[in-house]
Amino acid sequence: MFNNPEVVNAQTRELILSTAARIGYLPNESARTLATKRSHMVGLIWDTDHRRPGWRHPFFQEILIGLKTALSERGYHLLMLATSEDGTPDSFLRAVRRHNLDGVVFIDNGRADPSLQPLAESEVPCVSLDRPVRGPWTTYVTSDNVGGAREAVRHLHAIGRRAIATITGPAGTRPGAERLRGYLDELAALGLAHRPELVVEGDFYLSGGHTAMRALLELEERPDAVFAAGDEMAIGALRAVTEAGLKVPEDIALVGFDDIELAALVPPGLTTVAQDKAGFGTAAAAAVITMINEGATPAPRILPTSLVVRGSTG
Amino acid sequence: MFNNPEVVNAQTRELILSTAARIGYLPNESARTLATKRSHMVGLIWDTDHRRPGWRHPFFQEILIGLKTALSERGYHLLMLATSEDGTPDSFLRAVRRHNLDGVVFIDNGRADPSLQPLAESEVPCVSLDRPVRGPWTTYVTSDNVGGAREAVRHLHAIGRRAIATITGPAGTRPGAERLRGYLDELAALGLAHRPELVVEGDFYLSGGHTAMRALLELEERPDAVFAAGDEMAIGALRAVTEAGLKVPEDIALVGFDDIELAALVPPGLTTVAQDKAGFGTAAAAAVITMINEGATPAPRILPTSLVVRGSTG
DNA sequence: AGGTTTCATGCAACCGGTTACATGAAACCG
DNA sequence: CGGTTTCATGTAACCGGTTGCATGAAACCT
Repeated sequence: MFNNPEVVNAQTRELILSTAARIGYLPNESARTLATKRSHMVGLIWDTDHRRPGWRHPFFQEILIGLKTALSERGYHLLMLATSEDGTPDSFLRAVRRHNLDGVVFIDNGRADPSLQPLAESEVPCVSLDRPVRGPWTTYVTSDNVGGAREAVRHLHAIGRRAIATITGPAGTRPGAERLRGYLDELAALGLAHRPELVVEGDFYLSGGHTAMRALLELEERPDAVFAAGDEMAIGALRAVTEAGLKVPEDIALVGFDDIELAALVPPGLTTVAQDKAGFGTAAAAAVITMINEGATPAPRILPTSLVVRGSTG
Repeated sequence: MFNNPEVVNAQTRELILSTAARIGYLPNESARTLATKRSHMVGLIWDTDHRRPGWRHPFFQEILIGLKTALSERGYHLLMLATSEDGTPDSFLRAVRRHNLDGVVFIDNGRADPSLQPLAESEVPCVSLDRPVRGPWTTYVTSDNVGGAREAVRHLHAIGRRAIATITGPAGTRPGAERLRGYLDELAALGLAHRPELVVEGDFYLSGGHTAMRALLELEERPDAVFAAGDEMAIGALRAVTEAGLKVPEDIALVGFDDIELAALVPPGLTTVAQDKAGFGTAAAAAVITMINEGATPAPRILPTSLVVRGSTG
């Protein structure tokens, strides 16, 4: 009755529903789940290593809100899965099976986590963020890292800079690699020479950006612009430039990536490639629900980025 | 058997467990929940108004990790409850009943939210953060806002400041009111006169701090120190001081509250009253589990704060 | 040894839904 | 009008655990 309302005639249905409301009837989700093997719950795996302080994705909250809102509009709830105490690699898969979760979303730090593999290889619909995962029922959502990086470099070129350096993400992270690719592609497209000494590896954090910038400033022919593959690194770089007695953007123009809250707040304002944070959540929700309901694996979703120009590029 | 292992003898138990592991037996949580009416899940209500961008509690992630970790150690999972589409005031309560949730934690913005009232008045164990809630099975976790504020003022006095102003939280928020109380109490304890014009209301955000500071700078006898009831406001105030051509800490010493990540990053470093973020999560978890298992309502938990001294107070 | 108590084990009902199937009434056919 | 098809409604089994009770064996008593 509550699943196929059309099988009973309208008048009877009306009576039932009004009575149900009157006496406060509430369907029991556990009974429904037990009978149908569908829980209308999606698992969220985040921070797989609970000993570490958790990956400080700077806009986790916004992703989470988007995800939660989009799921709830379709009648799904979000269950946060904890790493189980035993630490066996299939602990997530077991938790999913025990709870009859209909699908899973994972947010890791952009590196492959072995404890997710059993899940990915199972029949459980999985959506990962920022990184493809190998498995029959998996897809992922990511930003257009290559395109965003290209736009950043193009912007620096457009304001007259020619010695454009980059501070990359750590080797082995997917977003880091893609943003580097975009940097190189755009240099080539603009006809600028690729100077290997202008590519310095960072760690996505403030200190890594600071260190990398100092290295760049010590070059004989120092750059007049830097594209940092993350805002925190860009802010670290900004500090290093200031400490060296140079000015942003006069001496060095700076572009970051992410558009974290701080980017707008740090003087003189950080130009950056904004990611669609809420879009991550809604796209992930849409993908997992498609898998659940249609039984088809949607193609990876590449979200567009947008350049936000602030004081650090004039 | 899986609930009372001691009722069968050790050898048999061993056999069962090993066989269970071998054939990959997994207990079905829905069946268990249906039979026992206990789901081993705790609901999380956060961001009750899903039309707004969500309350940007600056350390939501840390609270969440603490909560999730502490709950999972006791065998509980966290279900994020979405505001239901119908918007009726008892929608949360209905969701809790449908899922047989064992308890609920809510993180709101420090103001009473009417949609939480039916839940609070029910038999469901509820723990709220930063704010007491009226109901038979409710308790709360908060920081020692009064004590923290007093320590901040005492510190400013200790470094020689005597004209100590405060930028408060918005009227009507509990933490805001308590921090103001601490400010006033400590002034009295130190024998400093309370000058009403040195108390300016803010909004917990950057812009409010900025505006409030400008008002303070226009006073005839301007303060030589400011205690802001939140770090974001303190940073806004810092900016206003700098813009006015004055120096922190030489002309104005500044203390904030919260210890958000940014506090350490903004030059010259913000002295602030640090809250125990992870402690919020673990304390909330402990409280809700006590209510569930012991059937007793624990007393409100007041977490100690600690003063972190940085450049803004010399 | 016969009768009673103690305890382990097996069995069946139950939790609250879903679903496949049986039943019976109404609508249709020649 | 008898026989078949169509459709609505009622019934019972099932999902996979938990729990209270009945059963029967072992241990105890006089």
